[in-house]
Amino acid sequence: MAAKRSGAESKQSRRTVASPRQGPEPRGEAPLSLERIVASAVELLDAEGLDGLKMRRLADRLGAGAMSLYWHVGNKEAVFDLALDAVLEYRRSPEIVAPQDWRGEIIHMLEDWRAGMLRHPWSASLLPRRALGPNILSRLELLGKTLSKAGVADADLNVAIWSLWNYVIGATITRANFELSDDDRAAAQQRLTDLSQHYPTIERSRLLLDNDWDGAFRKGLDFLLDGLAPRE
Amino acid sequence: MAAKRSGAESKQSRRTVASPRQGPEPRGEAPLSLERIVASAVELLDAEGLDGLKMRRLADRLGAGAMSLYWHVGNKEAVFDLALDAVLEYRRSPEIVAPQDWRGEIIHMLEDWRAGMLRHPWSASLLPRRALGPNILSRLELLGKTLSKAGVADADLNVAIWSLWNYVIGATITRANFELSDDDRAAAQQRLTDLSQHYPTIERSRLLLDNDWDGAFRKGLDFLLDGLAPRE
DNA sequence: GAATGACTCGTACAGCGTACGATTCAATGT
DNA sequence: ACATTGAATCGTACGCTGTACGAGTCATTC
Repeated sequence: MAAKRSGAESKQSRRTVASPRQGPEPRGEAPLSLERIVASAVELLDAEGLDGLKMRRLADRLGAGAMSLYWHVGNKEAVFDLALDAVLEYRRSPEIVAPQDWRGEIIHMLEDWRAGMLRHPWSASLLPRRALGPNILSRLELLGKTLSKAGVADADLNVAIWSLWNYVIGATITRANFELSDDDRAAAQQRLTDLSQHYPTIERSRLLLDNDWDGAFRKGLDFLLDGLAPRE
Repeated sequence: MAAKRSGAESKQSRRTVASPRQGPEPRGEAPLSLERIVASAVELLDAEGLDGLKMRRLADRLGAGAMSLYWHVGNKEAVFDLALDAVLEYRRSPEIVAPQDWRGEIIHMLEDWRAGMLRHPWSASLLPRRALGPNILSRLELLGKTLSKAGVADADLNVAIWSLWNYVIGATITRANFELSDDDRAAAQQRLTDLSQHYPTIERSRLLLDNDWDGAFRKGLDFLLDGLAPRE
């Protein structure tokens, strides 16, 4: 589903093959490059969050003037796109997985996906608003192929893919944004207890105190997979 | 799970009981009030999206000075919180639903939830970052109660609730942000076709051309509910 | 009629993304 | 040897943002 608005092109549509460049940096500063910019943006996003990424601060980190970035990136939106794509790469598990273990393969890929995004929590909020880059498409392709092998009917394939997508996206965004201190969580549950005549069920189940996010993700995924392709 | 940062308090912690106020508006302008501000903010968000909400523009719409808003709302974050909460109310279907039709009840509530957010597409992106307001908690309570009645074990209840939450949030955010023109969609699929040696499965299933979002939401929900509480 | 408090708003400021143009330097053509 | 070009950098400036601050306007209460 491509880009909604994927950020303008930079002026250099093809990078020069790059002469080694020995000259003009007076200190030990490396020259500016797309790669350095993206790497630095990811660091900055990890450290300061979505709102913390400012063009001036990014340039400062790189020892460059703010406007120098615009030679390489077009605009700030493009920085987000590039940082997101840089973070979503998937390398299939190196050890040979039993080829008929479709369930294990899916679970591994989706857990890796979620873990990767949680390592960079800004990425989860960013993902749905952006283009489907090659790394995402690869994951969707692997998902579709594996589900198909597992016996999901062609007519149900898209629904199955989007269901798993929805689940992963929803779980990860929620997890990334509900990172609360124990105090916050206790206070929230206390508030619930105070209002327990309004919310008796979720108060009793201690919904807001349940801290096992990883386990809950896995269990819910199992339920969904059970629905999509019942175990024999 | 309460507020992460729910926006500062306004100066008026309790509203005055309000004398009818006949005096000072020279034109037919109603006096400023929290209600008017929130209603106007929702309109503005619907019309211009998340980035379109500016304090000055909001004030203009209300025929007020920009700084007048700050008597009522604390800061801009609070406007977002209030607008979100205003949009997420749930009124259970008025006609009496067959009390043992737990599946119908859940589907109705979740489809209504999704539909409500899609009527205000900014709300979906906003929801996960915000506090759980009373309207959300009510929906979670109804969910938990109904699932419990349907026979979901207490030990699985939280997982079931969060799974459905994840699914709804993920589906709605995706839907709200992938609102593309037909041209965009065709271009995206074309790009896929060009690369079909890389993505044969999702190209063949026409993943990006499938336009039946409502149907896909419903079918995926059915799969998930099958997994959570197998039909007898 | 003085005091209080609810409410409004003009001005000002720091910080943002980025348009524009000047500048520097290496590579190239002659 | 010199001029031209184009890649890359950056200083300055502009319009726009959220909001701090303080002065203003009323209605209500003593």
